[in-house]
Amino acid sequence: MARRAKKYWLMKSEPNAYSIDDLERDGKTYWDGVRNYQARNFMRDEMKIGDRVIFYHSNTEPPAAVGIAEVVKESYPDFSTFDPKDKHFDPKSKEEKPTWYMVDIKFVKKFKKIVPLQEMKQNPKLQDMKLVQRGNRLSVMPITKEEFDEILRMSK
DNA sequence: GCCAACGTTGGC
DNA sequence: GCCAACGTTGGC
Repeated sequence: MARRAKKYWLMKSEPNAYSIDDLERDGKTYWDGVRNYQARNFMRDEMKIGDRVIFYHSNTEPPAAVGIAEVVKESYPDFSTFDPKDKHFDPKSKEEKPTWYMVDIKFVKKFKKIVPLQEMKQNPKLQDMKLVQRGNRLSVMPITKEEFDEILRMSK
């Protein structure tokens, strides 16, 4: 049976909430707190073990791609949604029928040189990425292998 | 800190 | 089902 081709993703995180350094320290983490349907659908339906992820720092100076992670567990209910004490609590999401899902990712590497958003915006090969398009707020987005490789190249 | 862009909510 | 109001994201 042919294996499914590996997919490539970009995931945003605010470094003061969870940074690439936190991921390096922890080794792996669960990607909780996504409360956007489009992002959820990508995680729930399309992210598979072995997929590669560009880890991106948002809302910081400068916003930049900072490293690589890999999917190690496929989607399961985001349990932070059931806990009234958790800041991600969502009373509409029930354990029998969860609204929100997450995946686990592990640390792969931290870029020696980060790739600032501004450089990506100036790279003609990256113009189709949702990340560089105006007003885009999606926190989990698919990218192509070519885009992934190009960002890697820029980090060297 | 500002504010544009966007998603969600809720009144009608 | 429309759309104004509101809350959030995230670059700048």
